[in-house]
Amino acid sequence: MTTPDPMHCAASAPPAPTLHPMPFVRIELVALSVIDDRLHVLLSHRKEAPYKGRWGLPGGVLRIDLDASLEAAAHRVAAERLNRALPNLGQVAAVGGAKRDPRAPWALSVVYRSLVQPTLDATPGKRVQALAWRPVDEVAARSDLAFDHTTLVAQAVEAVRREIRELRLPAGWAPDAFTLGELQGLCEAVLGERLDKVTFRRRIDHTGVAVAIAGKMRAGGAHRPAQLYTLAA
Amino acid sequence: MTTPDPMHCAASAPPAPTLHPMPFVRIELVALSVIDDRLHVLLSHRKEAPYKGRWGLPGGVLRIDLDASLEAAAHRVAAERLNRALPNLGQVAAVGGAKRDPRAPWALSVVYRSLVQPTLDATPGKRVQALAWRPVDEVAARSDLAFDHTTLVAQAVEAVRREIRELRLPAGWAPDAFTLGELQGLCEAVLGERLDKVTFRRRIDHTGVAVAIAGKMRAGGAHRPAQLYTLAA
DNA sequence: TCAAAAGTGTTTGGGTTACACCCATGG
DNA sequence: CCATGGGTGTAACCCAAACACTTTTGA
Repeated sequence: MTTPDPMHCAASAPPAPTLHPMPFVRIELVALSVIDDRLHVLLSHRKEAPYKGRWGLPGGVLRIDLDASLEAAAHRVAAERLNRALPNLGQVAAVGGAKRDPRAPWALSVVYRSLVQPTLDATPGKRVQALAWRPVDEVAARSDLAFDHTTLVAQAVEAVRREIRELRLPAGWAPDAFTLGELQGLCEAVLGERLDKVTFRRRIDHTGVAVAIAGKMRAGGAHRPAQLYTLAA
Repeated sequence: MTTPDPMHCAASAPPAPTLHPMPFVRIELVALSVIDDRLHVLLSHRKEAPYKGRWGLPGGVLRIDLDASLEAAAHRVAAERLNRALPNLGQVAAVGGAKRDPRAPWALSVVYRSLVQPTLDATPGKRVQALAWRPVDEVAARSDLAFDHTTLVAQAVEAVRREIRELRLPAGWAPDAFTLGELQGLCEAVLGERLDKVTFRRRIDHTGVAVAIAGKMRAGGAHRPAQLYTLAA
């Protein structure tokens, strides 16, 4: 915007010599969740070409008539495709190139990620045939997703792991009340590695990201009841 | 790309009912450099409205006919506007919204950053009237840049500081040979804070990011000559 | 009584900080 | 001689890792 470049790119506007064609812009969503102690990603089944029959990330076209910003667009796409809201949407990156999508001469995707509660589920929305959770390590190993979505998932997972490793726990990710053991299990599932119990507990109360709920305990299995915690801030 | 959405957005293609208008897509560059022991950002003077007479980031329109990818576009824009190549281009973020640029109904910018050598300079290129280096803290304090460029600079600076704090020194940033004192001065200028000498030296040879050039010393001022180092990897 | 998970204490070691001190050089 | 920056050594401190141990429950 620092130079007098030609402006508009509305497909409805008549082409003018000074107007440059603009890329096809989409939003892709990487919803991550811990299921059965493993990190999973939410995938959408493709019923049409290209990549018919393959799985890919749920996403949608940027609608400049509906979306006030990129983040607003991500929220709208989540509501339309998954019939649910995604909390803590964070931008991963923008990717763009001429060969990314055979349907368009040039495709640009802005990728958003979200860590969601293990319990909540999504249902197929507009233009979506089926949704399924798949383990991220399986996705990485087989890399059989549509388009470049395998690398997009990898980038999102990397970002989320950095977040969890630094104990920046997204609000609303953990349930309202949980034991430190449960929280540690969730973090271990996200990171894909074991954590030291003592260190984990010390870091929790040193940073204050979670605080004990006075008096509340969880008595469950054949073991000592555990203090319940809740996310602070 | 997981849904059968309408595709193309070429301004030269006739509009069809199913086609959505696409946003105006630009690349913005945040070139950072240490000058006189302070971190500076390269700004471009705006000779035309909007924001006529103000300073902003150098940038340019994404050209899907010329650019194979977003990163390629950033390199082309650097060459065109600054008459030089920018090393270590890294993506900061994508920002987009309806109110970002009064010239377009919806504007999307992908922001790239680069830490460049203190000595090298840029010259105004195509459609650029004047270029100037300004201290980043002054830019942050006055926030008088065009558009939302003040926040874009802040994001880029934050990313670069995280990089330097973790001693991930961009190749080509430091001169071919330097003393540890000089390197520490550069890092301090980027971070805007003083570093401990002992810690800095220990971290350098522990990580191995810089290695001594055997036998090479710099004899300069009224003090003991210093061992010369060069960036590894 | 035993298994299982909760919770606490101690030691060790890596890495940063802070401070002191010597080294080599030009003025 | 002395100011200046280069370079080394030491002690304190923080934090994480590893390990041992006690506690409390259900089976």
